[in-house]
Amino acid sequence: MLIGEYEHSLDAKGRLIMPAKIREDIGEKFIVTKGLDGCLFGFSQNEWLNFEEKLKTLPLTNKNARDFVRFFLSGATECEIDKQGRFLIAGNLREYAKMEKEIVIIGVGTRIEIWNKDKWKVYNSDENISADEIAENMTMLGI
Amino acid sequence: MLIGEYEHSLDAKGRLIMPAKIREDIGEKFIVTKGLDGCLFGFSQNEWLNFEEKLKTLPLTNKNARDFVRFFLSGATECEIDKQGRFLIAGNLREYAKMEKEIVIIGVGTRIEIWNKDKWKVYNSDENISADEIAENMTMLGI
DNA sequence: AACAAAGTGCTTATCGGTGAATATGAGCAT
DNA sequence: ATGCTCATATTCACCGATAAGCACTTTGTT
Repeated sequence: MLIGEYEHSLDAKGRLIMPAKIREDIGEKFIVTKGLDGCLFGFSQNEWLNFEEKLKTLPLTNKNARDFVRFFLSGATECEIDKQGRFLIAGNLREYAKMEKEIVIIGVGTRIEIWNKDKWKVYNSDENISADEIAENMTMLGI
Repeated sequence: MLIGEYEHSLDAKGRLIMPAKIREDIGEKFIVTKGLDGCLFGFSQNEWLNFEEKLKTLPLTNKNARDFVRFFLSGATECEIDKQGRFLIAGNLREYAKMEKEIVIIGVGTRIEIWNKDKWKVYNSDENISADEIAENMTMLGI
């Protein structure tokens, strides 16, 4: 189970340290693709297969579904962690997620998310997410 | 059953003594997450697994669900109690809960809560109406 | 062929986490 | 009250993870 929040920085070539605590779980090779809310998603190989399976079940007759599938599959790249614990994020993905220098990586159960630090802060600010809303959502979601 | 109120202090590296009376109940390894009202929650591994199972079932396509999962999982860290009875609180959680030096740990039945001492005092002096709501929500979570 | 751009790999310095040793204090028994 | 034991507080030293800089390789372009 991937959990936690980690701050790191891109080097001049667009490489990023994979937090030590996540490295074992996600594996040496993993998949990075465009994510929702302006971040990138990262899946271990197993979780990626799961995810692909889910995408396959979507009805291709539905335009929304086709768009959804294209979005995730076209953005996907395989990444490999080097001897120093870093991996390269493809140029188009860096651009999509507005990656500059300061990056936040979070673990979200079955995947990781890679955020521009400023965007992550804004996303987490009180106007967007408050603990009270979270508490309300808990009931709405029927948990 | 976790009960009681204990005052302790963070050391220079952000470590905290786990009160002796709680240590047996919560186990050597446990989970700390962002809590409500500016405190941190601590769960034994069993309690946490329950919670994880429920989070896994939430749909990726629903924004509320994403927010909710991100809040709890990105805010979660596994902590281990060392030979001297201390555990490290992750930097982002210390920041979230405004941890400085003086800390209060309370037992709340199935979880512990970790408070900045000053905030705990303020919280206790207020008649805090939302406490009932929170309690209700937590019940529905089955935590 | 020469060059630029992108990717890969190495080296060093620094910082945070970890463990050990010691000090302080509270509670208990004699 | 005195001394003992256990829990907590404080300090220091070490080690591994990360940041940053630089050099080399590969690829593609002119």
